Amino acid sequence: MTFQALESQSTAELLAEQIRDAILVGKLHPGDRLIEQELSESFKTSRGPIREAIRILATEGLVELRKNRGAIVSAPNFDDVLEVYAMRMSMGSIAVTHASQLSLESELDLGKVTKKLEAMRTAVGGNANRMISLDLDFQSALIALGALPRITEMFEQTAVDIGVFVRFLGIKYDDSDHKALISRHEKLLKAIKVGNASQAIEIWNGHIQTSVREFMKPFSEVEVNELFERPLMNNLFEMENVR
Amino acid sequence: MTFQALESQSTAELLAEQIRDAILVGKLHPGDRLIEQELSESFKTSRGPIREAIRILATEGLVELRKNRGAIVSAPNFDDVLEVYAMRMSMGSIAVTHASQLSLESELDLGKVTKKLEAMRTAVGGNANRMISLDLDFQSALIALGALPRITEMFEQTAVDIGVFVRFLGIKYDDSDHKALISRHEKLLKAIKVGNASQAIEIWNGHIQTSVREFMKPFSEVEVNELFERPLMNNLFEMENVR
DNA sequence: TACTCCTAAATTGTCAACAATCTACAATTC
DNA sequence: GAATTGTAGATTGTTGACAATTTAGGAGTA
Repeated sequence: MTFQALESQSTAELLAEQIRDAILVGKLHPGDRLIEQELSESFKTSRGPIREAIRILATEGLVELRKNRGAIVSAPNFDDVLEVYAMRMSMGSIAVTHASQLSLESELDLGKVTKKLEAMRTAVGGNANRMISLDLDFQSALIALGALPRITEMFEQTAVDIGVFVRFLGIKYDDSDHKALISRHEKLLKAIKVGNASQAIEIWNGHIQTSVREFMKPFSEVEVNELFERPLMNNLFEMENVR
Repeated sequence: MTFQALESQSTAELLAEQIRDAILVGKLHPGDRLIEQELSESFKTSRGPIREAIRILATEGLVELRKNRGAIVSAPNFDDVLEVYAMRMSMGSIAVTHASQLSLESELDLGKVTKKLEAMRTAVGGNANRMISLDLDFQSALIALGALPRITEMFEQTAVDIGVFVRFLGIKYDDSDHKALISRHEKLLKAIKVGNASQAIEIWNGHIQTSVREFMKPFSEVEVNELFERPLMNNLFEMENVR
């Protein structure tokens, strides 16, 4: 029998995780300063690893680094939402296409992604935020099927972005139809399985558009109108369905 | 009159630049180890900034980081080429679309991108590698027109990737028709200027496809055939034109 | 008051020493 | 001889001290 090689994370990654969570959970607010000394005292470590953790968060865009002046938690805005969803749409199209083709050539391991979908089924009707989180997990697993390392990683990054939006823009997926969501996912998986790339893309793009629509629900008409006046929206998302 | 705030790079960034160049120029080869002590001695600095520089290069994918075992210069492969070009194609489509729309709304500043194009005109008929580099510059400036920070940054990253490919896969743009290249770029800029997004996308995608084709020229038929058997290629690039 | 200049405190940047971990190779066992 | 174990050297990880820089606030000036 063989064991799976365990590779532990570095201290810096562990620290970055903690700080990231603190931001995502709202313990740290946009504009807050991250002071190395302070953090090193509360984490009971030296400044070195803390520094490294802050750099990690900086490349993720969660904090802004100003030379000689430390790091501050950065603030997202509406434009970012549109850009991130646009990226998820097109990176997803590539990954889903690739996965469809891989499925035709060799057998594709749908184990992980099926598991995520199962988790979503179990959560139907429950907490909305939990469903968002599970949906993001499902999507990540789906995109990983494409086995394209850069795209997979970039997609993972946009999931962090969405976490930020959910927290700081007050975005919610309330009232979304969980069952419809899941049945769409099932169709998507099926399309990939039989190698129907164009159908898979269609479903994928539809899902992203629905996500954007759900995101926008809680906002006042004025805000939404302003948002949909932005150039990106016109082209990538079906604005007429939303208003 | 106002001066532009000059923001000097941090030591770590400076060091990363030096090491990056060393890799891109072939002084460091894939598999080579980056030993902090060694580097700190030759750069006459301590290990701290060197460490930071290595982490920067790691996020760029130029080196691979192994916990407690240091960093090694990473080796690219053909799959990476396809993925990177696929990303450039679709991120470019978004940026170019956005730029077209921005052009209709407000006036778009084409100054920088025009300048890059001018530089390409001057270089026509000269060194092929220089033309690659200028073309990459032009493309970056073009994508920056979209004013989408994440996409712009990601695109910049793929330019580094291509630098790696050029160096380590022996890829060349020899024999490419520089004049045709430039006239295509002119058409693309015009399309953006008049807000014709779909035409701009078409030209953009065509350019990426041509780039891939040029990339592949130096390789033996066997290699190219093998390459074009890979799933990604079938769908995203017009393989029948290439063989 | 509004402005500049100056100084002290806070904070980041850098460094060299020490601790922890890994690698390569010799010693040991079967 | 092959496989395993032990060990020294090399290398990364961490730390606390010091240097450089920025920030905030007060004194001085008009």
